[in-house]
Amino acid sequence: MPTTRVTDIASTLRAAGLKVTAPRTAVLHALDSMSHVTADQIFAAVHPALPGTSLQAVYGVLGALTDAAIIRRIEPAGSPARYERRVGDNHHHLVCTGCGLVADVDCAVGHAPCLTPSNTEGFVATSAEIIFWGRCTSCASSSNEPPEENRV
Amino acid sequence: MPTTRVTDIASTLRAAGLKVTAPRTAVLHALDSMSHVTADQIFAAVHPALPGTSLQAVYGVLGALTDAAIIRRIEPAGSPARYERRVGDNHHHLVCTGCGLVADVDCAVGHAPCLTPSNTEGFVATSAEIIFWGRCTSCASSSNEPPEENRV
DNA sequence: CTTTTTGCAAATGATTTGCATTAAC
DNA sequence: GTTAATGCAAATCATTTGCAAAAAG
Repeated sequence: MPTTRVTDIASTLRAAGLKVTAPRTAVLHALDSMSHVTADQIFAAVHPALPGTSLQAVYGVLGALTDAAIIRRIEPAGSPARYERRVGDNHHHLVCTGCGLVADVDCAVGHAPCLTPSNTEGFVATSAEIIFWGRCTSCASSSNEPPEENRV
Repeated sequence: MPTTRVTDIASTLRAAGLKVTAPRTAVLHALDSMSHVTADQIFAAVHPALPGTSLQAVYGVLGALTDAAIIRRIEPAGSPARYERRVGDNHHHLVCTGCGLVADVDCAVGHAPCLTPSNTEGFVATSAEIIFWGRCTSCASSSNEPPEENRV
């Protein structure tokens, strides 16, 4: 898991026409070592170094970065939004119905026949988003369904 | 769009071990003529005939019917949950980024190679959910992106 | 009569908004 | 100096929860 240099982060931001700020740099840096994390988790990761940066500021940063397509936001049904740095590479997600764990699935959009919908009803489809629901290794072995608390 | 007889609705409920109540019957009946509708829309449809039925009751009914797999809940990112009666037939959805319109796409899960994820990382995948994002006919023709108000 | 469901009000959780202050460029 | 970004508090929106009253089987 290579760590992106601060310089790279700065140029990424500049290339998108965004100002280089400490909160943005910190959020992007955090997303190098964590993936599929919630705004809360990112806030927690960023907070020690930048105690002045509020959760709302993190939301603002995440919104700007998502709009600029520097990060990707995924919103599995029933769970808070997750963020990841992998962007524009047509990968999809596995979400565990037990613990909420999210894993990447490499999978080319448009490659499989099914991914070009037949009856588009006039729609111009620009992207496909796929979520596979299932159970991760540890939740599959513990047969008991975690009541609700940990459900996604 | 054939209307389900009240009798059928009653047997559907009974078959699922649910009591037959006026709110449940009304919600299921409403979902015969509307699809991909929000709890609010269902509440609005049901309210004239059943003024005593609150929005929270509708949420309760929708939860029970979803748990019983009598209806299906879809939750496109950034929009309230939508409900539909088509269930267990492996179809997916087109969502318009302009106006939020949702349309069905018939598409067999597991049929296409891409729908069997290669690197499951130990996951036992039980279902695949696909959302195609795009623009519906009318939003595609109006080139201007609707600001935010109507975005999904 | 027993259990489930309803109706209502209040609570919750994630996220957004408004606005003055501050920092990038 | 201008414009964009932040920090904070309050607001919003969809949905859930708790509990007593009512209805279904």
